Amino acid sequence: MKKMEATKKEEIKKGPWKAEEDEVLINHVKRYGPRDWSSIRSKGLLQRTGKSCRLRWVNKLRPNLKNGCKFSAEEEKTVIDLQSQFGNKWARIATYLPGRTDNDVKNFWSSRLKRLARILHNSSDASSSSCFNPKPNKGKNVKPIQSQSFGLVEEETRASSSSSKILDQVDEEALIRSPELGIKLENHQPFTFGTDLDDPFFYDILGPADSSVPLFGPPQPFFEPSPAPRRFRHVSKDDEESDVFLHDFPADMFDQVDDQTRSP
DNA sequence: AACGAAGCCAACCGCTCCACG
DNA sequence: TCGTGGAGCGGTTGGCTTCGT
Repeated sequence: MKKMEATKKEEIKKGPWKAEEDEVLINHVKRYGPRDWSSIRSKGLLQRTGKSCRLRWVNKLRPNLKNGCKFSAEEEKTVIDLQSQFGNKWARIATYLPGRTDNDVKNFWSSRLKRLARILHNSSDASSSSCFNPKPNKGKNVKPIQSQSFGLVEEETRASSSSSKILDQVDEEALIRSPELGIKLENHQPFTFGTDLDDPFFYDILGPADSSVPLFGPPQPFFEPSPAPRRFRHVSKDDEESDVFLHDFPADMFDQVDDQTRSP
């Protein structure tokens, strides 16, 4: 019996998907729709777990995905705005970005955080006046950041486990030197923009890496969110803002951001 | 040209939620 | 009402690519 289970386990395939597997998966979805993932394996169509199949479909095979396409400035700003609203609710944020998956958003965000951590680290290593004149990153042409951002980043990076891991690499002194933002944030709360939208370098860090397009356009989602994922359709104790999210959004959600962007 | 650092992305893992028997 | 399996989500990891020295 154990041997059988072991054999069964061995049959589960992992790693990169082949074109043939994709084809099988696509055919299955064509026939049955994007559900019954586990039946794909039970029918012997693929030696992949249902979970794996679903992930592959959602992230790569789904129609209208913007695969291999960089985040536009507008998309990036949307992510930043929505992250400030919802925190690390990537699936929710992704509903505002057609063609983007939660994985995309997540990768985008963690990428930015990493970069930020590195910048902070480097700036703290730099000479005493430091934050305001961080040395250019070795090799990479990184613009200086103003110290306002540090406070923001400190709070934000503490808000999630992965972020705090990144923060471990950051010289605490650099953070201590940062002026208070005057925004009280608690753990696991999304950060608010505070004064940081005034920071001309803000989007250089959390925003586009290479975009020259101004980011301060109309601060609203550029389309309606897709239907809320199943998970968001019910109201749970810790998700009660879902209703607010679904019904009150997006009429005034960006007022704060708007004000920030308009102020000199 | 070689090397290392950083960026990017696909995929896996563990956990939670929900539907259903 | 409770247990279970499937689905979905967020976090993490590892490999490949790009870029600068």
